[in-house]
Amino acid sequence: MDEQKKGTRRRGEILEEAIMDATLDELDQIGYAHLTMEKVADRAGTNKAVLYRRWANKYELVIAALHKRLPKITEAVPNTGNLRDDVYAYLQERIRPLKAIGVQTIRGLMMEPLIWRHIAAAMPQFAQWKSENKLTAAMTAMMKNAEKRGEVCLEGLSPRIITLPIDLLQYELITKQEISDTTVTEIVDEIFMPLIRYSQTADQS
Amino acid sequence: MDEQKKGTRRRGEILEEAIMDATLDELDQIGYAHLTMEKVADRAGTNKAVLYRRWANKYELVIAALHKRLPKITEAVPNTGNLRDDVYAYLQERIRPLKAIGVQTIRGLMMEPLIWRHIAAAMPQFAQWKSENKLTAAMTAMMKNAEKRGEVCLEGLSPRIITLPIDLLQYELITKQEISDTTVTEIVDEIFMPLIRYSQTADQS
DNA sequence: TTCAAAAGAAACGGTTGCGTTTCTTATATG
DNA sequence: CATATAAGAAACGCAACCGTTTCTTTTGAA
Repeated sequence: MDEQKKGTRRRGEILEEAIMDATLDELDQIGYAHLTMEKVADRAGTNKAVLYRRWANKYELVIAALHKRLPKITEAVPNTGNLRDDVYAYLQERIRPLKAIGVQTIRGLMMEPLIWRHIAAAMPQFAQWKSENKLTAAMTAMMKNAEKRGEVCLEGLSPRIITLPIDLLQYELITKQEISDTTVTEIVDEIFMPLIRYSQTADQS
Repeated sequence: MDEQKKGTRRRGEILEEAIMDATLDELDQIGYAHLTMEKVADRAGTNKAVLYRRWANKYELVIAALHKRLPKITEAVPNTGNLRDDVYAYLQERIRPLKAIGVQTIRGLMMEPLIWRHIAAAMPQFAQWKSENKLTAAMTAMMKNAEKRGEVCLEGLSPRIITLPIDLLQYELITKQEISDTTVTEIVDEIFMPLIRYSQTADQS
Protein backbone atom coordinates (compact mmCIF):
# COMPACT_ATOMS: atom_id res chain seq x y z
CA MET A 1 0.00 0.00 0.00
CA ASP A 2 3.02 2.25 0.38
CA GLU A 3 6.12 2.72 -1.73
CA GLN A 4 7.69 -0.36 -3.32
CA LYS A 5 9.05 -0.39 -6.86
CA LYS A 6 8.16 -3.35 -9.02
CA GLY A 7 10.85 -5.96 -8.99
CA THR A 8 12.43 -4.42 -5.89
CA ARG A 9 12.24 -6.68 -2.90
CA ARG A 10 13.43 -5.42 0.49
CA ARG A 11 14.77 -7.83 3.08
CA GLY A 12 16.51 -8.03 6.45
CA GLU A 13 17.13 -4.78 8.29
CA ILE A 14 15.51 -2.48 5.76
CA LEU A 15 12.31 -4.47 5.61
CA GLU A 16 12.18 -4.83 9.35
CA GLU A 17 12.58 -1.12 9.80
CA ALA A 18 9.66 -0.47 7.49
CA ILE A 19 7.52 -2.86 9.51
CA MET A 20 8.43 -1.16 12.78
CA ASP A 21 7.48 2.19 11.28
CA ALA A 22 4.20 0.81 10.04
CA THR A 23 3.46 -0.70 13.43
CA LEU A 24 4.02 2.56 15.27
CA ASP A 25 1.97 4.47 12.72
CA GLU A 26 -0.91 2.08 13.15
CA LEU A 27 -0.59 2.20 16.91
CA ASP A 28 -0.73 5.94 16.82
CA GLN A 29 -3.67 6.17 14.50
CA ILE A 30 -6.02 3.41 15.52
CA GLY A 31 -4.56 2.18 18.81
CA TYR A 32 -3.47 -1.20 20.07
CA ALA A 33 -6.94 -2.66 20.37
CA HIS A 34 -7.78 -2.20 16.72
CA LEU A 35 -4.35 -2.82 15.25
CA THR A 36 -4.25 -5.89 13.01
CA MET A 37 -1.40 -7.81 11.49
CA GLU A 38 -2.91 -7.50 8.06
CA LYS A 39 -3.11 -3.74 8.21
CA VAL A 40 0.43 -3.40 9.48
CA ALA A 41 1.74 -5.66 6.74
CA ASP A 42 -0.26 -3.74 4.20
CA ARG A 43 1.02 -0.40 5.39
CA ALA A 44 4.58 -1.66 5.35
CA GLY A 45 4.04 -2.75 1.75
CA THR A 46 4.62 -6.36 2.64
CA ASN A 47 2.85 -9.46 3.70
CA LYS A 48 1.34 -10.97 6.81
CA ALA A 49 3.51 -14.08 6.56
CA VAL A 50 6.62 -11.93 6.77
CA LEU A 51 5.43 -10.60 10.13
CA TYR A 52 4.67 -14.02 11.52
CA ARG A 53 8.12 -15.24 10.53
CA ARG A 54 9.56 -12.70 12.98
CA TRP A 55 6.98 -12.15 15.72
CA ALA A 56 4.58 -14.65 17.18
CA ASN A 57 1.65 -12.27 17.51
CA LYS A 58 0.44 -8.71 17.73
CA TYR A 59 1.73 -8.20 21.22
CA GLU A 60 5.28 -9.30 20.35
CA LEU A 61 5.24 -7.08 17.30
CA VAL A 62 4.17 -4.02 19.22
CA ILE A 63 6.65 -4.61 22.01
CA ALA A 64 9.44 -5.01 19.48
CA ALA A 65 8.48 -1.78 17.74
CA LEU A 66 8.34 0.19 20.98
CA HIS A 67 11.54 -1.36 22.19
CA LYS A 68 13.39 -0.39 19.07
CA ARG A 69 12.16 3.19 19.02
CA LEU A 70 12.07 4.04 22.71
CA PRO A 71 15.39 5.57 23.72
CA LYS A 72 16.80 4.54 27.06
CA ILE A 73 16.10 6.87 29.91
CA THR A 74 19.11 7.96 31.91
CA GLU A 75 18.85 7.34 35.62
CA ALA A 76 21.05 10.28 36.55
CA VAL A 77 19.53 13.44 37.96
CA PRO A 78 20.90 16.77 36.79
CA ASN A 79 22.90 18.91 39.18
CA THR A 80 23.09 22.39 37.76
CA GLY A 81 23.59 24.17 41.06
CA ASN A 82 20.03 25.32 41.67
CA LEU A 83 16.74 23.55 42.18
CA ARG A 84 14.80 25.35 39.49
CA ASP A 85 17.15 24.38 36.70
CA ASP A 86 17.52 20.85 38.02
CA VAL A 87 13.79 20.25 37.89
CA TYR A 88 13.42 21.92 34.52
CA ALA A 89 16.21 19.84 33.01
CA TYR A 90 14.83 16.66 34.49
CA LEU A 91 11.35 17.23 33.12
CA GLN A 92 12.74 17.98 29.67
CA GLU A 93 14.81 14.81 29.81
CA ARG A 94 11.68 12.87 30.71
CA ILE A 95 9.80 14.15 27.71
CA ARG A 96 12.51 13.62 25.15
CA PRO A 97 12.17 9.86 24.66
CA LEU A 98 8.42 10.08 24.52
CA LYS A 99 8.55 12.50 21.66
CA ALA A 100 10.07 9.74 19.57
CA ILE A 101 6.81 7.81 19.59
CA GLY A 102 3.42 9.35 19.17
CA VAL A 103 1.52 10.73 22.11
CA GLN A 104 -1.54 8.90 20.90
CA THR A 105 0.41 5.69 21.23
CA ILE A 106 1.25 6.36 24.83
CA ARG A 107 -2.30 7.25 25.61
CA GLY A 108 -3.65 4.16 23.98
CA LEU A 109 -1.25 1.88 25.75
CA MET A 110 -1.71 3.51 29.14
CA MET A 111 -5.36 2.67 29.01
CA GLU A 112 -5.14 -0.83 27.66
CA PRO A 113 -5.65 -2.73 30.91
CA LEU A 114 -5.14 -6.13 29.36
CA ILE A 115 -1.76 -5.27 27.96
CA TRP A 116 -0.39 -3.39 30.95
CA ARG A 117 0.88 -6.34 32.89
CA HIS A 118 2.77 -7.56 29.84
CA ILE A 119 4.23 -4.18 29.07
CA ALA A 120 5.33 -3.76 32.64
CA ALA A 121 7.05 -7.12 32.59
CA ALA A 122 8.73 -6.64 29.25
CA MET A 123 9.69 -2.99 29.45
CA PRO A 124 10.85 -1.61 32.76
CA GLN A 125 11.33 1.84 31.35
CA PHE A 126 7.70 1.93 30.39
CA ALA A 127 6.47 0.63 33.68
CA GLN A 128 8.10 3.56 35.39
CA TRP A 129 5.43 5.76 34.00
CA LYS A 130 2.92 3.77 35.92
CA SER A 131 4.51 3.18 39.27
CA GLU A 132 6.17 6.50 39.68
CA ASN A 133 8.62 5.18 42.21
CA LYS A 134 11.76 6.00 40.28
CA LEU A 135 10.40 9.37 39.29
CA THR A 136 9.62 10.20 42.88
CA ALA A 137 13.08 9.04 43.86
CA ALA A 138 14.65 11.34 41.30
CA MET A 139 12.63 14.30 42.51
CA THR A 140 13.59 13.55 46.08
CA ALA A 141 17.25 13.34 45.11
CA MET A 142 17.10 16.77 43.52
CA MET A 143 15.35 18.17 46.57
CA LYS A 144 18.05 16.78 48.83
CA ASN A 145 20.74 18.35 46.69
CA ALA A 146 18.93 21.66 47.05
CA GLU A 147 18.73 21.20 50.79
CA LYS A 148 22.48 20.59 51.00
CA ARG A 149 23.03 23.87 49.21
CA GLY A 150 20.74 25.52 51.71
CA GLU A 151 18.17 26.38 49.07
CA VAL A 152 15.24 24.71 50.79
CA CYS A 153 14.23 23.02 54.00
CA LEU A 154 12.54 19.70 53.39
CA GLU A 155 11.05 19.66 56.84
CA GLY A 156 7.28 19.82 56.66
CA LEU A 157 7.17 19.92 52.89
CA SER A 158 4.17 18.00 51.55
CA PRO A 159 5.07 14.88 49.54
CA ARG A 160 2.45 15.95 47.09
CA ILE A 161 4.45 19.05 46.24
CA ILE A 162 7.52 16.96 45.54
CA THR A 163 5.77 14.78 42.99
CA LEU A 164 3.72 17.64 41.58
CA PRO A 165 5.93 18.46 38.58
CA ILE A 166 5.88 14.86 37.44
CA ASP A 167 2.18 14.44 38.05
CA LEU A 168 1.42 17.51 35.99
CA LEU A 169 3.73 16.41 33.24
CA GLN A 170 2.01 13.05 33.03
CA TYR A 171 -1.36 14.69 33.05
CA GLU A 172 -0.36 16.85 30.10
CA LEU A 173 0.99 13.82 28.35
CA ILE A 174 -2.29 11.98 28.68
CA THR A 175 -4.70 14.77 27.94
CA LYS A 176 -2.95 17.05 25.48
CA GLN A 177 -1.78 16.31 22.01
CA GLU A 178 1.76 17.31 22.78
CA ILE A 179 3.83 19.00 25.41
CA SER A 180 5.30 22.35 24.55
CA ASP A 181 8.35 23.85 26.17
CA THR A 182 6.25 26.64 27.66
CA THR A 183 4.20 24.01 29.45
CA VAL A 184 7.30 22.73 31.16
CA THR A 185 8.36 26.25 32.00
CA GLU A 186 4.95 27.01 33.49
CA ILE A 187 4.95 23.91 35.61
CA VAL A 188 8.33 24.80 37.03
CA ASP A 189 8.09 28.58 37.31
CA GLU A 190 4.42 29.20 37.99
CA ILE A 191 3.55 26.18 40.09
CA PHE A 192 6.45 24.30 41.56
CA MET A 193 8.94 27.01 42.49
CA PRO A 194 6.31 29.34 43.99
CA LEU A 195 5.09 26.48 46.17
CA ILE A 196 8.60 25.77 47.32
CA ARG A 197 9.22 29.41 48.10
CA TYR A 198 5.88 29.78 49.88
CA SER A 199 6.56 26.74 52.04
CA GLN A 200 9.86 28.28 53.12
CA THR A 201 8.51 31.70 54.06
CA ALA A 202 5.26 30.72 55.78
CA ASP A 203 7.07 27.76 57.28
CA GLN A 204 5.11 26.03 60.00
CA SER A 205 1.48 27.03 60.34
CA MET B 1 -24.47 -17.39 34.94
CA ASP B 2 -25.72 -15.44 37.94
CA GLU B 3 -28.69 -15.89 40.24
CA GLN B 4 -32.01 -16.94 38.66
CA LYS B 5 -34.36 -19.46 40.23
CA LYS B 6 -35.79 -22.15 38.01
CA GLY B 7 -39.18 -21.19 36.69
CA THR B 8 -38.63 -17.56 37.67
CA ARG B 9 -38.51 -15.25 34.70
CA ARG B 10 -37.73 -11.57 35.21
CA ARG B 11 -39.10 -8.96 32.85
CA GLY B 12 -39.41 -5.22 32.30
CA GLU B 13 -37.75 -2.92 34.77
CA ILE B 14 -36.19 -5.60 36.94
CA LEU B 15 -34.61 -7.40 34.03
CA GLU B 16 -33.41 -4.19 32.49
CA GLU B 17 -31.81 -3.16 35.75
CA ALA B 18 -29.91 -6.43 35.89
CA ILE B 19 -28.65 -5.89 32.35
CA MET B 20 -27.47 -2.38 33.16
CA ASP B 21 -25.59 -3.72 36.16
CA ALA B 22 -24.03 -6.45 34.10
CA THR B 23 -23.00 -3.95 31.43
CA LEU B 24 -21.27 -1.67 33.89
CA ASP B 25 -19.55 -4.61 35.57
CA GLU B 26 -18.23 -5.81 32.25
CA LEU B 27 -17.15 -2.31 31.28
CA ASP B 28 -15.28 -1.98 34.51
CA GLN B 29 -13.56 -5.32 34.30
CA ILE B 30 -12.66 -5.80 30.67
CA GLY B 31 -13.31 -2.38 29.14
CA TYR B 32 -15.41 -1.22 26.25
CA ALA B 33 -13.23 -2.66 23.54
CA HIS B 34 -13.55 -6.23 24.76
CA LEU B 35 -17.09 -6.08 26.00
CA THR B 36 -19.43 -8.38 24.09
CA MET B 37 -23.18 -8.71 24.00
CA GLU B 38 -22.99 -12.40 24.76
CA LYS B 39 -20.95 -11.91 27.91
CA VAL B 40 -23.20 -9.15 29.16
CA ALA B 41 -26.28 -11.26 28.56
CA ASP B 42 -24.60 -14.17 30.24
CA ARG B 43 -23.61 -12.14 33.26
CA ALA B 44 -27.12 -10.77 33.57
CA GLY B 45 -28.41 -14.31 33.51
CA THR B 46 -30.31 -13.71 30.32
CA ASN B 47 -30.04 -13.92 26.62
CA LYS B 48 -28.50 -12.03 23.74
CA ALA B 49 -31.82 -11.64 21.97
CA VAL B 50 -33.22 -9.81 24.98
CA LEU B 51 -30.48 -7.22 24.62
CA TYR B 52 -31.05 -6.74 20.92
CA ARG B 53 -34.76 -6.22 21.50
CA ARG B 54 -33.86 -3.10 23.50
CA TRP B 55 -30.60 -1.75 22.14
CA ALA B 56 -29.37 -1.83 18.59
CA ASN B 57 -25.74 -2.56 19.42
CA LYS B 58 -22.96 -2.48 21.97
CA TYR B 59 -22.59 1.26 21.81
CA GLU B 60 -26.26 1.93 22.50
CA LEU B 61 -26.22 -0.53 25.36
CA VAL B 62 -23.22 1.08 27.01
CA ILE B 63 -24.56 4.57 26.59
CA ALA B 64 -27.86 3.52 28.11
CA ALA B 65 -26.12 1.94 31.07
CA LEU B 66 -23.97 5.00 31.71
CA HIS B 67 -26.90 7.31 31.22
CA LYS B 68 -28.98 5.49 33.75
CA ARG B 69 -26.27 5.37 36.39
CA LEU B 70 -24.58 8.72 35.94
CA PRO B 71 -26.23 11.32 38.15
CA LYS B 72 -26.74 14.73 36.66
CA ILE B 73 -24.07 17.26 37.42
CA THR B 74 -25.30 20.52 38.84
CA GLU B 75 -24.12 23.59 36.99
CA ALA B 76 -24.19 25.80 40.03
CA VAL B 77 -21.00 26.78 41.79
CA PRO B 78 -20.99 26.84 45.57
CA ASN B 79 -20.79 30.17 47.36
CA THR B 80 -19.84 29.50 50.94
CA GLY B 81 -18.28 32.86 51.58
CA ASN B 82 -14.63 31.94 51.15
CA LEU B 83 -12.59 30.64 48.26
CA ARG B 84 -11.13 27.65 50.01
CA ASP B 85 -14.47 26.13 50.91
CA ASP B 86 -15.93 26.96 47.53
CA VAL B 87 -13.21 25.06 45.72
CA TYR B 88 -13.32 22.18 48.14
CA ALA B 89 -17.07 21.82 47.81
CA TYR B 90 -16.90 22.06 44.06
CA LEU B 91 -14.29 19.34 43.75
CA GLN B 92 -16.27 17.04 46.02
CA GLU B 93 -19.36 17.66 43.95
CA ARG B 94 -17.39 16.77 40.85
CA ILE B 95 -16.29 13.45 42.26
CA ARG B 96 -19.64 12.34 43.58
CA PRO B 97 -21.27 11.25 40.32
CA LEU B 98 -18.15 9.48 39.20
CA LYS B 99 -18.08 7.35 42.28
CA ALA B 100 -21.30 5.77 41.09
CA ILE B 101 -19.56 4.08 38.18
CA GLY B 102 -16.21 2.38 38.35
CA VAL B 103 -13.02 4.30 37.89
CA GLN B 104 -11.83 1.65 35.52
CA THR B 105 -14.82 2.40 33.36
CA ILE B 106 -13.96 6.06 33.15
CA ARG B 107 -10.38 5.26 32.31
CA GLY B 108 -11.33 2.86 29.61
CA LEU B 109 -13.78 5.22 28.00
CA MET B 110 -11.50 8.21 28.18
CA MET B 111 -8.97 6.42 26.08
CA GLU B 112 -11.28 4.85 23.55
CA PRO B 113 -10.70 7.27 20.69
CA LEU B 114 -13.20 5.64 18.41
CA ILE B 115 -16.05 5.99 20.83
CA TRP B 116 -15.33 9.48 22.07
CA ARG B 117 -17.12 11.43 19.42
CA HIS B 118 -20.26 9.38 20.02
CA ILE B 119 -20.08 9.73 23.75
CA ALA B 120 -19.60 13.44 23.45
CA ALA B 121 -22.61 13.74 21.21
CA ALA B 122 -24.84 11.58 23.33
CA MET B 123 -23.79 12.65 26.79
CA PRO B 124 -22.92 16.27 27.36
CA GLN B 125 -22.09 15.71 31.01
CA PHE B 126 -19.49 13.21 30.00
CA ALA B 127 -17.99 15.37 27.33
CA GLN B 128 -17.27 17.98 29.93
CA TRP B 129 -14.52 15.81 31.25
CA LYS B 130 -12.82 16.08 27.92
CA SER B 131 -13.20 19.68 26.94
CA GLU B 132 -12.75 21.23 30.32
CA ASN B 133 -14.44 24.44 29.27
CA LYS B 134 -17.28 24.27 31.73
CA LEU B 135 -14.97 23.23 34.48
CA THR B 136 -12.69 26.14 33.79
CA ALA B 137 -15.70 28.43 33.68
CA ALA B 138 -16.81 27.22 37.09
CA MET B 139 -13.37 27.76 38.58
CA THR B 140 -13.24 31.24 37.10
CA ALA B 141 -16.66 32.02 38.54
CA MET B 142 -15.51 31.04 42.00
CA MET B 143 -12.38 33.11 41.62
CA LYS B 144 -14.43 36.14 40.63
CA ASN B 145 -16.65 35.69 43.65
CA ALA B 146 -13.54 35.65 45.78
CA GLU B 147 -12.28 38.78 44.09
CA LYS B 148 -15.54 40.59 44.83
CA ARG B 149 -15.10 39.72 48.49
CA GLY B 150 -11.61 41.13 48.30
CA GLU B 151 -10.05 37.76 48.99
CA VAL B 152 -7.82 37.69 45.94
CA CYS B 153 -6.63 39.81 43.06
CA LEU B 154 -7.01 38.01 39.74
CA GLU B 155 -4.60 40.36 38.05
CA GLY B 156 -1.51 38.52 36.91
CA LEU B 157 -2.70 35.16 38.18
CA SER B 158 -1.59 32.37 35.87
CA PRO B 159 -4.46 30.56 34.10
CA ARG B 160 -2.68 27.37 34.93
CA ILE B 161 -3.19 27.98 38.62
CA ILE B 162 -6.90 28.46 38.10
CA THR B 163 -7.37 25.13 36.40
CA LEU B 164 -4.90 23.35 38.64
CA PRO B 165 -7.38 21.84 41.11
CA ILE B 166 -9.40 20.34 38.30
CA ASP B 167 -6.35 19.11 36.44
CA LEU B 168 -5.05 17.39 39.53
CA LEU B 169 -8.40 15.87 40.26
CA GLN B 170 -8.62 14.45 36.77
CA TYR B 171 -5.11 13.14 37.01
CA GLU B 172 -5.97 11.30 40.20
CA LEU B 173 -9.07 9.96 38.59
CA ILE B 174 -7.14 8.51 35.71
CA THR B 175 -4.15 7.13 37.53
CA LYS B 176 -5.41 6.10 40.93
CA GLN B 177 -7.93 3.47 41.79
CA GLU B 178 -10.06 5.89 43.73
CA ILE B 179 -10.02 9.39 45.10
CA SER B 180 -9.99 9.76 48.86
CA ASP B 181 -11.23 12.78 50.73
CA THR B 182 -7.73 13.52 51.93
CA THR B 183 -6.62 13.80 48.32
CA VAL B 184 -9.14 16.54 47.74
CA THR B 185 -8.07 18.26 50.94
CA GLU B 186 -4.43 18.11 49.91
CA ILE B 187 -5.12 19.54 46.50
CA VAL B 188 -6.97 22.46 48.03
CA ASP B 189 -4.94 23.13 51.17
CA GLU B 190 -1.42 22.15 50.19
CA ILE B 191 -1.37 23.16 46.55
CA PHE B 192 -4.08 25.52 45.45
CA MET B 193 -4.52 27.84 48.42
CA PRO B 194 -0.79 28.28 49.04
CA LEU B 195 -0.35 29.24 45.39
CA ILE B 196 -3.13 31.77 45.64
CA ARG B 197 -1.67 33.24 48.79
CA TYR B 198 1.81 33.35 47.34
CA SER B 199 0.64 35.12 44.22
CA GLN B 200 -0.99 37.80 46.39
CA THR B 201 2.01 38.48 48.61
CA ALA B 202 4.82 38.40 46.04
CA ASP B 203 2.49 40.10 43.60
CA GLN B 204 4.19 41.37 40.46
CA SER B 205 7.71 40.10 39.86
C1' DT C 1 -59.23 -18.36 32.86
C1' DT C 2 -57.50 -16.81 28.71
C1' DC C 3 -54.27 -14.78 25.84
C1' DA C 4 -51.07 -11.41 24.11
C1' DA C 5 -46.57 -9.85 25.24
C1' DA C 6 -42.17 -10.77 26.45
C1' DA C 7 -38.33 -13.98 27.99
C1' DG C 8 -35.56 -18.04 27.10
C1' DA C 9 -33.09 -21.06 24.04
C1' DA C 10 -30.87 -22.39 20.05
C1' DA C 11 -29.34 -22.07 15.62
C1' DC C 12 -28.43 -19.26 11.58
C1' DG C 13 -25.26 -16.85 7.99
C1' DG C 14 -21.90 -13.24 7.76
C1' DT C 15 -17.68 -10.88 8.82
C1' DT C 16 -13.26 -10.17 10.68
C1' DG C 17 -8.97 -11.32 12.25
C1' DC C 18 -5.97 -15.05 13.55
C1' DG C 19 -2.05 -17.93 12.58
C1' DT C 20 -0.56 -21.49 9.06
C1' DT C 21 0.66 -23.40 4.83
C1' DT C 22 2.14 -23.85 0.13
C1' DC C 23 4.12 -22.27 -3.77
C1' DT C 24 6.45 -18.91 -6.76
C1' DT C 25 9.87 -15.35 -7.38
C1' DA C 26 13.66 -12.33 -6.30
C1' DT C 27 18.28 -11.64 -4.45
C1' DA C 28 22.51 -11.82 -1.71
C1' DT C 29 26.55 -14.63 -1.34
C1' DG C 30 30.28 -17.27 -2.90
C1' DC D 1 26.77 -18.29 -12.58
C1' DA D 2 24.70 -21.34 -9.10
C1' DT D 3 22.21 -21.90 -5.04
C1' DA D 4 20.46 -21.24 -0.48
C1' DT D 5 17.59 -18.01 1.75
C1' DA D 6 14.04 -15.11 2.40
C1' DA D 7 10.13 -12.24 0.37
C1' DG D 8 5.65 -12.10 -2.01
C1' DA D 9 1.15 -13.89 -2.88
C1' DA D 10 -2.77 -16.49 -2.06
C1' DA D 11 -5.57 -19.59 0.11
C1' DC D 12 -6.59 -22.26 4.11
C1' DG D 13 -9.23 -23.70 8.57
C1' DC D 14 -10.35 -21.77 12.89
C1' DA D 15 -12.52 -18.97 16.38
C1' DA D 16 -15.00 -15.00 18.08
C1' DC D 17 -18.56 -12.01 17.78
C1' DC D 18 -22.09 -9.92 15.22
C1' DG D 19 -27.07 -9.25 14.56
C1' DT D 20 -31.19 -12.07 13.11
C1' DT D 21 -34.54 -15.52 13.21
C1' DT D 22 -37.59 -19.08 14.82
C1' DC D 23 -39.82 -21.43 18.19
C1' DT D 24 -41.15 -22.62 23.00
C1' DT D 25 -42.35 -21.26 27.62
C1' DT D 26 -43.53 -18.15 31.18
C1' DT D 27 -46.17 -14.44 32.98
C1' DG D 28 -49.08 -10.55 34.09
C1' DA D 29 -53.18 -8.31 32.96
C1' DA D 30 -57.86 -8.28 30.98
